Amino acid sequence: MRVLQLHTDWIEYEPIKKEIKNAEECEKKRYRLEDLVVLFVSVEKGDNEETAKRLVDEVAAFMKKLKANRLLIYPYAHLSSNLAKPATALRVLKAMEKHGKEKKIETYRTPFGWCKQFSLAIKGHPLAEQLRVITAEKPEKEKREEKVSEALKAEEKLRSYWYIIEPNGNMVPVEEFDFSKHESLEKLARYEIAKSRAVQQMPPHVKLMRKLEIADYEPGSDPGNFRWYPKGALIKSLLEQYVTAKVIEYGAMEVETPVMYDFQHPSLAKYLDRFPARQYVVKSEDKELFLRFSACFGQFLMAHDTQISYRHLPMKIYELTRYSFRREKSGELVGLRRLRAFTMPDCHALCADLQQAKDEALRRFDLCVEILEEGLELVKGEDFELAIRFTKDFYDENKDFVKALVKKMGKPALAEMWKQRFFYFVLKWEFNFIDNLDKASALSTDQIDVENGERYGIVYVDEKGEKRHPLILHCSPSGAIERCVYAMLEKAYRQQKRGKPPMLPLWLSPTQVRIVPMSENYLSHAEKIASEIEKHRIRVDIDDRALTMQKKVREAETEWIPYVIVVGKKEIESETLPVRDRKAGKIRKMKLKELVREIKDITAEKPFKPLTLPKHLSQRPQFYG
RNA sequence: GCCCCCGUAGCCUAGCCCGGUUAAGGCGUCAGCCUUGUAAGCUGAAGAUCCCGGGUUCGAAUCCCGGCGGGGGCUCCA
Repeated sequence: MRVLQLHTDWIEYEPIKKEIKNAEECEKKRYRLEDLVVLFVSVEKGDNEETAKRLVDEVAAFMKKLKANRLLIYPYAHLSSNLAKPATALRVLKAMEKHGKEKKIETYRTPFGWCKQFSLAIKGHPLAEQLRVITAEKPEKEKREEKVSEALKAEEKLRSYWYIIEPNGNMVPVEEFDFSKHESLEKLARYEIAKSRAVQQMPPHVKLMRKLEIADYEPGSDPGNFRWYPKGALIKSLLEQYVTAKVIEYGAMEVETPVMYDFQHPSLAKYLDRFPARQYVVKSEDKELFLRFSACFGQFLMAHDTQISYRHLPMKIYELTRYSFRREKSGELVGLRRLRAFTMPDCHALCADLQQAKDEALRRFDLCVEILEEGLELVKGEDFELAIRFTKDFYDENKDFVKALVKKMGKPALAEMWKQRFFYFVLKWEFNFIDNLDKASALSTDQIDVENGERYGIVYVDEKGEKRHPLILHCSPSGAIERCVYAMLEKAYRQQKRGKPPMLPLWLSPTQVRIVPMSENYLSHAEKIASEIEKHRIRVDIDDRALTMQKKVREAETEWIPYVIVVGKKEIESETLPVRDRKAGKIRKMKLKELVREIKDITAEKPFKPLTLPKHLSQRPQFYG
């Protein structure tokens, strides 16, 4: 039971609305009490009449000192995340009230189960505000001492120390940092450290992913396994091609490995013991298999069987995992932000030693920035922030490397330091996207792994002919592809809130140019223009439906189409076209050639896929809404 | 996993608290009219296992229990 105890001059409250079905009956009016102690009470699991009594005894003793004799018990769920069931809570609250009255205290209680409005005035003295926590276990103190040692050890290892590292390498404790010019970094820090959020709202991208016919829940599958509509499949596929091309350009060897692995395989069994509950399990004849949660297994098993010389290092292997599976707890799944089946580009680099690993990591850092900035059109320091996590030992010996990362970022970064190594890596960094609910989620990430080379028996032969285990870098240059879509949608929503038109990058827009004929009389002219544009590998479609031009323009706008061209009488007679430019927010008179040139310039060096929907809107089914 | 909230045509919503004729409206779809100059033209039609299962009741979209799905919070995040 958690209780906020406030000594007040007065409190006023008014029941507004029932929040639960079995709420108590009461009169909806304004109540006022003066000169009293208010107890905001969260009844937690395990609490009972006994706890209630003990708490009231404590409070009564305190009130005696204050010479107060009026008490209000106010059910208040927000103090705890481990609440008792409503029926139990009500019973406990009633017990408190009864016991208070028995102690000759003038005791009141506000109705349970209501959304109430209240205002109060707290007395100014030092004892006026107090928190009380009472648990059901009786021999509190003895128990605590004997049990804690195990847990304490783990906690000491996991205890995090938070800092901000500035581009010049300065490291300041997070509470001393001036965040005034670093709003999104502050959000990241607050999210990572305090995890305090109060918003009760669906994330904006969930609505958008459906409205734009990108992706949707698939009730016929397991939660977190999505269906992708044609437009979404196109976007996703383009992103996959783009990231893959970038990683190959960086020098990785693309491979493909199985999605399921044998629990009994010696290299895997030990590793998995640490994470028993989070995989999908597949039974096949006498075997039990788990679905991979990254490309690590397949690639490490492959590397185990590979003849590697120091000359080959750093050796880069890449796979676009479609899919990786993590059976995240159901309460964790949120739209495209966190899924149970997701597509993750995963690039490992086997490195001879720490120096090589650090050099390589810096190269990959650049790759990651490029993908987010040029590919997804996200802005460093605004849409995403750098977080670096490392052990104290690693930091002490490799300060220059950590500084180099922050310097590359060019913005202050959040740092988390552990006294001891608990995970298999000594350092990891991520780019965290901050969404409209101020939540952070990792996109690009890289880690320096010091354990798995040995665990998987991966060896290379060094200059002296001796066998050695490599260090392994684990990098997802973009993060999960689905999460990239989430980030772009959240960003678009943010743009809209700021009065700018929401858009996807041009190279990812399913329709890049839409032709709207004024009436069917101009359809053939529209066809001509469309096929001319199409020749240049630009996705174009034609709204040939029997609707008014205004309506068709409106729909093109709600579909976020970057360029819309209305074709009528004038366009047959003239060379210039009125191009409705979404980004510019105006109609630009352009020659067809100029428009094509502009689009080709903007989308240069990005992959292209033709439209995967019927070119004519009249031929197109509606997948959502 | 735990706590809270939600689930009504393809979509969005009303009705539910306080049980009672054919479950209401908008968007979309279909048919027809209109042939349009840059963000919603007009008329009509079709379209609902009221998430699923059980219970209470003469009677359940409505009340109760269980499940499934979604959202939020907590915890966790290789």
